[in-house]
Amino acid sequence: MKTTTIAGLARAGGVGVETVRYYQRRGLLEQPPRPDGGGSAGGVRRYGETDARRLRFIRAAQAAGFTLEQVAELLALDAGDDHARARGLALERVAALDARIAELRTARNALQRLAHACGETTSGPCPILSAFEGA
Amino acid sequence: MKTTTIAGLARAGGVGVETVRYYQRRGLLEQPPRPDGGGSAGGVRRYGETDARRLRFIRAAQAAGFTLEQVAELLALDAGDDHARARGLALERVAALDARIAELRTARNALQRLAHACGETTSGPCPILSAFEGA
DNA sequence: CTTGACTCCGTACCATGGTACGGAACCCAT
DNA sequence: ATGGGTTCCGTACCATGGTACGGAGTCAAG
Repeated sequence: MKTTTIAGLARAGGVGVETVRYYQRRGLLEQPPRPDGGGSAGGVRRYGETDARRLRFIRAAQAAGFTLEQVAELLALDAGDDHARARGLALERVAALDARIAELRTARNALQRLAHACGETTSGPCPILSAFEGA
Repeated sequence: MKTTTIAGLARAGGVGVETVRYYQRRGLLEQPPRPDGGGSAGGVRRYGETDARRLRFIRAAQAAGFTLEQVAELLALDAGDDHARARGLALERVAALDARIAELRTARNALQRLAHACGETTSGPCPILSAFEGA
């Protein structure tokens, strides 16, 4: 099942090797054991689909505005069954996202108005500051 | 016209005094001259509505996803008449915002599904990772 | 059985956007 | 004119999320 090395995992997740290692240090991804048991020197760690899924999740949660610390909590929660806590976090974030989306839409429209205004006139200043006045 | 001190300006902009000073260091806000001219010691700087407008703009642009470095460029542009550049920056950011808004909406829906799923069942694990699968 | 690419690991460094600290000067009220 | 709250300024520190470095070990191909 564990077929690829850290570089493959990183590629699959669209991140760099160093980022994977950083997530491991943060406890977001686990380090599979190195092969060849008792000796002092070990081999190369191998990763599988479970690790890839986890990495994809981290990126998705991050894109949803969770901090890495919150992602860690979500991952811990995933194993357990504290539905109330999971639900709370999710709803909290839905509300935050709704607010953020509204904010970005306002900004987006202000910028579009600005771009339009800049296209109309060919001389004189572009009222950049004013474009945000009502935002 | 310059009626308030740095604390008043900060309050008007919803930021701390230290943040105003930070913006000044970054060149985003200007430092009005200290009163009483030639001497080695100066008085207290005073700020007016122009400064407050500028500060509000900085916060709005930041909320729109511009970095402070980009905000600096926008402020520089506001005085001049490089319409093409201003228009370019604005449109670029509109596109980025559209992409980001779509991303946040996807995440929002995934989270809402998750919250709903967690509310339905009262035992067993909440499939947190899976909730983001298709996201 | 060597060579070159990749891995492992600790530690250091980076960018962004602030926030805190401390001493001197200042201003206003009592 | 003395005290308390601001201001001014430089410098240091902080959190977040990485990114880079260097040396030793490992692995697969030729």
